[in-house]
Amino acid sequence: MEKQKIPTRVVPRLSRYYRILREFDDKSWISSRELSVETGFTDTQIRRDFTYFGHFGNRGKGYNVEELKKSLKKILGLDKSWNVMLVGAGNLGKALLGYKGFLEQGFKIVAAFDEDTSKIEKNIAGITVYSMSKLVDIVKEKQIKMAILTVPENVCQEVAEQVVASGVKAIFNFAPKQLKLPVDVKVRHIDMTVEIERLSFMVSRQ
Amino acid sequence: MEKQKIPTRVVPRLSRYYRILREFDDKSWISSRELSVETGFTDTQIRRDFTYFGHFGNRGKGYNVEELKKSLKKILGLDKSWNVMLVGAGNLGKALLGYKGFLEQGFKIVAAFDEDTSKIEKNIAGITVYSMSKLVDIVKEKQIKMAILTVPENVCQEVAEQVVASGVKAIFNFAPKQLKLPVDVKVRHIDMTVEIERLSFMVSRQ
DNA sequence: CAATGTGAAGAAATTCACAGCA
DNA sequence: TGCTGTGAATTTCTTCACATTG
Repeated sequence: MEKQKIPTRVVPRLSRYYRILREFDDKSWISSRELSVETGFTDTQIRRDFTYFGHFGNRGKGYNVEELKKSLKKILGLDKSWNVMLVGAGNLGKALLGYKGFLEQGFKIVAAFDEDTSKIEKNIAGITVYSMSKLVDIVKEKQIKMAILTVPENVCQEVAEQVVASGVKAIFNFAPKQLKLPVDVKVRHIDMTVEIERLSFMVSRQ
Repeated sequence: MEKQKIPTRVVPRLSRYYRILREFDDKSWISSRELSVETGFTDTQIRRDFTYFGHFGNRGKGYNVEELKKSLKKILGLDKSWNVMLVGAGNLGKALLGYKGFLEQGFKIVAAFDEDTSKIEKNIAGITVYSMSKLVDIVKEKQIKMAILTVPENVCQEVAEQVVASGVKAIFNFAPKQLKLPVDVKVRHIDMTVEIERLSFMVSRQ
């Protein structure tokens, strides 16, 4: 059961269901139809998505909000908290240090790194900025398991390799560059240029 | 030809091809095989993607870098420049005002808006922050065609509606909330929480 | 030859249609 | 009856295999 292949697009939808459920504290039961209205996905798809992980529903009633929330939380790996580091304390990096959304889901940024000496040892949003040379030590010391990369494009491959060398196997990359890393390193890439260009494509075409 | 249905996943790939080509100024010709190495997509897929828009290649030679770049630029709607506004000059908003990647592709942020009076009439990265009440006038005056939304989740639907009421039909949303807008309004949504949760899922599972 | 371009096959994701259960 | 859960059908996307062309 743990090994079953999950269609890739299921996961972001789970994340969205989970968010909606957090807004539904007043209800005890919710049907796939109601979730459909909230999320814009079809009710069939929602039920299908759940079947990859088990049987969460009650026929005739729907899903118990609390239970479903707990199940999704577990599936998404949000039942434990993550120590995270941020590498690259530029504009975007600083903004993310202050972003509440991560912490709320258990992603705790415990250290930041930058090579600019003027930033080092300073605090941003309560998080200390360290020199890159301390990366390995601090990863170990603070048990860091995930890295957010907000470094310039021209150094991101190199920085990613340093991160991987420190033992971190999960990278959240904001640089507009595809990383080439060992297959066991998990990477998510937010590429703002790609996204704005998709928008531009949509508008230009219609 | 203009009306042919384009598979949704083709577009972000085009954007990636386009970026790679910009790094290949020294070469005059590039093959789908070479593009494949750079992008990680298969050569077949790359050729297939291009066929949706015409015949760009030369058998035996590959693609002319300059021509292909120009074609992709046109397809993605980057051959003209876009006047863009940013709504919500918080941490993330400020970071995006200073982001060079948008301007390079012709997305010019010409105004920012915020309801916090302490920010109004100030300059951030050379861009003036206006009161929300001026939105409609400035959209008209500056011919704004796209909006970047970096407002808190609890107001983003409302703000998005204001934006749409001003006549803007392209929205780039960073708030962790699905917008419900008329179908003719094009929306792209960057949802950082969804992305970090995908990462957490990947790591938790493997 | 060295590459593109593309029908046809195959795989993946979604939706239909309905059986099954509280 | 109201809803879930799921085989089967369908649609969408990707890859294979190869004909085609400079």
